[in-house]
Amino acid sequence: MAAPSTAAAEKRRVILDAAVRVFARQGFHTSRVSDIADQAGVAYGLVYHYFPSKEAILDTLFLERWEFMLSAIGEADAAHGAAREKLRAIAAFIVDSYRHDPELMKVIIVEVTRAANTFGRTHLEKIRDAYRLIAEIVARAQREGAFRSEVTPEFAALAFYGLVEQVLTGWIFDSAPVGDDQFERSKRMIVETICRGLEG
Amino acid sequence: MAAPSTAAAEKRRVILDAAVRVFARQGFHTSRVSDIADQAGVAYGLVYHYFPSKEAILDTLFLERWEFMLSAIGEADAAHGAAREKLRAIAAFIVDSYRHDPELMKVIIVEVTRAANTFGRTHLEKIRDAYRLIAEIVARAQREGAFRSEVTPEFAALAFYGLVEQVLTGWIFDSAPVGDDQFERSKRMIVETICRGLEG
Amino acid sequence: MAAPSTAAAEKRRVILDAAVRVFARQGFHTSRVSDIADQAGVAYGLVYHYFPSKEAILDTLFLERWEFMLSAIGEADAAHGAAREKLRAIAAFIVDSYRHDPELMKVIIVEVTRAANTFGRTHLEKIRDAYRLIAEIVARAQREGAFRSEVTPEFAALAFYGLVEQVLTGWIFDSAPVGDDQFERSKRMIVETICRGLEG
Amino acid sequence: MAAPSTAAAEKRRVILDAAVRVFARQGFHTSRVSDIADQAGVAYGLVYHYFPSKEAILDTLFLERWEFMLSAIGEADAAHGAAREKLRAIAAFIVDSYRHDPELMKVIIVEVTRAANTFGRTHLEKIRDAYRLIAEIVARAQREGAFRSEVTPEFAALAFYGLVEQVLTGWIFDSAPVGDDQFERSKRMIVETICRGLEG
DNA sequence: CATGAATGAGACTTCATTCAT
DNA sequence: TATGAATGAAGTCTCATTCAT
Repeated sequence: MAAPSTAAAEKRRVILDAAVRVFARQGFHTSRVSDIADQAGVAYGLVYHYFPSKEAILDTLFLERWEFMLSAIGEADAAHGAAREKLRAIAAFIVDSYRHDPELMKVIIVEVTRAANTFGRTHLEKIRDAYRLIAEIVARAQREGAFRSEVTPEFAALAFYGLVEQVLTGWIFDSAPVGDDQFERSKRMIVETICRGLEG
Repeated sequence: MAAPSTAAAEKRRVILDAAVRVFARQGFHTSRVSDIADQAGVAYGLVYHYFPSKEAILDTLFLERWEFMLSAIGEADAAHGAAREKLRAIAAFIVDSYRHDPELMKVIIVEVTRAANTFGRTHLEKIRDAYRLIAEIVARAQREGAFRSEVTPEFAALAFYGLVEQVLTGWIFDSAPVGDDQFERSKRMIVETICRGLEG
Repeated sequence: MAAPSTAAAEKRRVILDAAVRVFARQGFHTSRVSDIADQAGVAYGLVYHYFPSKEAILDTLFLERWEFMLSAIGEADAAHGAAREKLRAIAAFIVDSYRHDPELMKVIIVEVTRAANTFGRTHLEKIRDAYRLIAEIVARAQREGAFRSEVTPEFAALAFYGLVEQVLTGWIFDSAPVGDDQFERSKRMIVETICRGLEG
Repeated sequence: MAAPSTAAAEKRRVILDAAVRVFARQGFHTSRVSDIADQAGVAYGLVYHYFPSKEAILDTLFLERWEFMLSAIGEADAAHGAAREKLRAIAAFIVDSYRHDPELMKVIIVEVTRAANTFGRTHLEKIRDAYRLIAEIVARAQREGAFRSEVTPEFAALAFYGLVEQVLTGWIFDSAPVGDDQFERSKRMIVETICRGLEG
């Protein structure tokens, strides 16, 4: 297949971007394809020229973003020595992702999880990939003695990702906008809480 | 109006119970009211005799259960002295809730908690009530010196609830059934991770 | 068939009366049987104990009232000598009927006409009976020279009844309540207009 | 937005026209949207492509036609000198409207005019506009001495419109078709009755 | 007579998807 | 590519009527 022309690729992007706004505002199920077309400023049928279905748009959004995150996790793993630093870099990446495009993250977190229940389980494996990478970081840290072994790596990954997601969920459902300082404090606190615990 | 007769109240419960199974299996949006009626073994219209809408059924399920959880948190707070024990009791309650009726918990978590923005803001306040109760437990523990103060109580509540929810989410989307020992180990590990951290 | 007991007959009346209020307020099609039962203060199913269907209630209301009107027309015919007086008595009867129970007249006029279109033509014959009685009055007056013969009796009946109905319709759709003097003036003006015309 | 293309506008008209036939045959409440679609020979959903609801179709039919009638009344007023001629022209217009499309007039009269309370008050004002125009014609004739002043203009308008509507209603519910001569005779008799009265 | 739970056919409306232009 | 008219399956909710008590 030839590479799509730039113009075509851009139209596709415009539609994806519009879908993010619409899904974030109304939720996937309540969003109509016509809402996406309107938001994108393109004709109704054009959406179907670029995507086979409404669900495929959500899939694309998720997969694009998740691949990006998986490589970010990989890079965080490679770039830092200490496990704590690695986790900090991952948390920072996700928080900054939210800061950069909160609507996209809202869609990824809120809509995909529900979709995983409603539709197929396609994305579950991808999500587990992220868990596995994090768990591996923890496992290595345990072998090196940096982390203790009472908590299994898999469980640690749950705790880490669960906290990050919960922080984002809080922002997502908050009515008030989030200040820049909160983003930075949150990054620090995520790592602090996960690594040292409440009893410290 | 007098209290509903036992027979009527039972029918209502049959419908609620059927809704749990159906919502858990298909997701709220993909569930048809007729599916619920079929599952309950009642006529279509009877569902609307007891509930004004499909959404009202989900609301009822959530509110019933969440009210129950709020009192469980209150009891856990009252029954134990150490914050760690309180958190353990709460974690145990939620895990046991899942053990007792995983489908109900699946519906609560996947269809309501994680989708609170789609519905009115009504449930959001209820959800925040739980966070507040947990945060208060942490705050008191901090004042008493049992917990350190680097992590804010609100953040600690996020971390605790986030971990518990993530554990349940993992089970929800697992293909393999969860063994009894896993439930017990998880209760322990949740508290261990939250209180002592990965670095221990 | 034995005469219904007084108590039963009264319940039936209560339901009929409630139906008048409800039909007048909401229109026949928009009225639910439960609305009638509520308004009557009786249980849902009791309506079906006294009437075989919702439509039968409307039928009963119409027939009761229309029989009454037919005899009133007959009496007016018998009681007066001059055709003008007869018409005056009929107009007075209808206007007073409205004064006495405007909601009932609203139902008779507005809902029955539409029902005649939607459902069967059962009532059309009854309505024509009234026309015929009026036409006969006119015909006799023409033979006696009191009325001129350029206008056919049938057409005269249309004009007379059309005007009376239009006056009532005006009141029905008016937002403002109608004063007693308006009733009396209308009676006079109806006869004046029909008998002498606009050119006088 | 540009004016709708001819093809689209035609489809819209096909649907409106089909709705007239269906509403006339079955009455508004008993007509299903699918009946309209079938009659129009279009797919179910296309009806909703052009109209937001079933009621909106009826509204459109009424407003289109009533606007037309209001201008016809205005023209009749302008074109003739004598009030009698003006009323004759108006009666002729309405009778000819019926002759030209009896089903449309049936819908306007039976489903809208006589049921104006069921719908919002929107149409009521439009209907009153017609009354007002006719009343003005009468008022002017009274000032000029052509009509006597015993009957108020408003009442005269009621009488005139009431007679016309009653004539049409008679035809609407007649089983026998109406002959051309009846239309002409009716036009004459309407004016004769209204202007000169029964006593003449 | 009286109650109101139970039934289920039906109607409106929505909207993903297709297709002719 | 691009448009938006056209399609029709599907789903929610209503409500007249029945029936067991």
